[in-house]
Amino acid sequence: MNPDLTDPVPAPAGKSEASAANAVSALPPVYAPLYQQIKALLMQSLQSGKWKPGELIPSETELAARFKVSQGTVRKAIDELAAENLVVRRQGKGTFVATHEEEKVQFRFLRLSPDAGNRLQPENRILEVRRLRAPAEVARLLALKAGDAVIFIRRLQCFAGAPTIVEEIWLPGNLFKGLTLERLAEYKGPMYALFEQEFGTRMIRASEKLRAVAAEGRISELLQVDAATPLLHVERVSLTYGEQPVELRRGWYLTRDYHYHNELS
Amino acid sequence: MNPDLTDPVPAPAGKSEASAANAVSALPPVYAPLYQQIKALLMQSLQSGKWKPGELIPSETELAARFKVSQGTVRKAIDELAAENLVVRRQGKGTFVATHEEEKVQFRFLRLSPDAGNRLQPENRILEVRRLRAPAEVARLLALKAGDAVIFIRRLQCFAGAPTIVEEIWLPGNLFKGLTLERLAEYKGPMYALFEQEFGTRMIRASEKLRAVAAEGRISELLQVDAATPLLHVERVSLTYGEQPVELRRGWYLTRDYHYHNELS
DNA sequence: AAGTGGTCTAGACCACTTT
DNA sequence: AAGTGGTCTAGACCACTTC
Repeated sequence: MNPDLTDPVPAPAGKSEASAANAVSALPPVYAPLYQQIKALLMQSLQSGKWKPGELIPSETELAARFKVSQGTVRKAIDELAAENLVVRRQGKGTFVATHEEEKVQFRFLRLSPDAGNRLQPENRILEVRRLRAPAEVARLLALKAGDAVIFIRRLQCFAGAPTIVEEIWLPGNLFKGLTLERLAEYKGPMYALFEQEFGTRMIRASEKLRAVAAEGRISELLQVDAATPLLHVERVSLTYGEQPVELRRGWYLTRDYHYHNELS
Repeated sequence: MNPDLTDPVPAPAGKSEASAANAVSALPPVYAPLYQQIKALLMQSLQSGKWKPGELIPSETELAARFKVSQGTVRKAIDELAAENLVVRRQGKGTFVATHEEEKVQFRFLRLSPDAGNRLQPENRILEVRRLRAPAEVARLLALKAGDAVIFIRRLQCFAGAPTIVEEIWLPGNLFKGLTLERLAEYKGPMYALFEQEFGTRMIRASEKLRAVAAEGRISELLQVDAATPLLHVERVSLTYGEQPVELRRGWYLTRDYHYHNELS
């Protein structure tokens, strides 16, 4: 209602935190636009778990009243959250916290497609789940200290019965207490859905490094290919709110009949 | 000014074409929102070359007057064009047609980064430019007929003096008449900048398929590696306005000291 | 000072979903 | 009918750039 920016954000509580949180936004700060402050407040509710994946968040009019701003301002804040895939708008129904349950979301993070034919659901085989101390490199990528507790998972994915992907996954131990091989093996659906539902950790973004490597040792055995077969190696670091790394995943992809698909724009 | 949607678009000319062009947007069409119709009109001006890469387009107020709608509606249309990287907004200056000259743009399409150290400008060596008849597979990917004229380019890119990428590029002959090895070799800057400046063909989007392959024959010679060295193979189809393919590029990347970087969100 | 994009408001109406 | 997000308007003021 009042765009007076000498008063950072005319919201019920946590006003100064709001503009502080916005200091993330790089520029010569002072005061961020109202809609960015509101976006930061909404993001806090997402991050804190106050609004959980799949849940309905308050309506635009409700939020506008709560923050004492116009609906258009709330709308712009939510627009950006939707553009970042943190929430999903549904006309007539409301705005929902995004979740890894949705099919569309799954294929944003599973980039392997068959050269011919339709996409198949992979069959997962969990080979190993262990608790370890983080090696130096793993610790660095997960922003932990070397020796901190981590969970190590090795799994094999098959498409149409053919072994295609071996993955080694490293998780911060403190975030995933109680994760067992049994729990992983019995869970149907994407692993990230399990993480957000059972452990309250939602992956929202990831950064990957791809290279070509030669198959060797256990990897070639699991994929049932000769040593030295070219494999696509993918190292992924997944992040949750606040750029916090929550998963390191190293995958070896057999790309004889499949390819990694990427859109540039 | 008048949101009466029984009259598809209250714009000076080409009204019906606008809503026809919008039929692209999938849904149970009938009438697209005003801002989408305006977006389509603006896109026509981009596609036709009326507004060229790097040029200033008319201001929001000017366009609002021209189309007889409010500034907010034009604004939303331009917002979407900016989100698709077709135009670039500059506060205080105006809105410009996007160009491949800008540094930021270049790294959207050159994904190879060094494992350590800073990004280097590649040194290009054009090995070969020929006019050929399109093989069946090339024709299919470029939406041509087999046997149509195409231009074939082979080049080698070196980083820090080390041969790193071999690329074979196929272009529709009718769009790139007069493209010679000399012209390519002497041009400084990204190839896509040459294409848009000299041939009026602007690449706006691309689709890539990645896989791991073994080096062989001429490729291994050019990269100075043993046969069977794992290489990252990248097949890219580049599109211009209207989803029209304008380039097929097949690259072999030596990823010993470099990786292909990708952000998932 | 004038022009551009960027933010914000207040209110209207539309399209869709649920009750 | 009521509530939600989606579109559109008209006007105000701000931040930045240029003249």
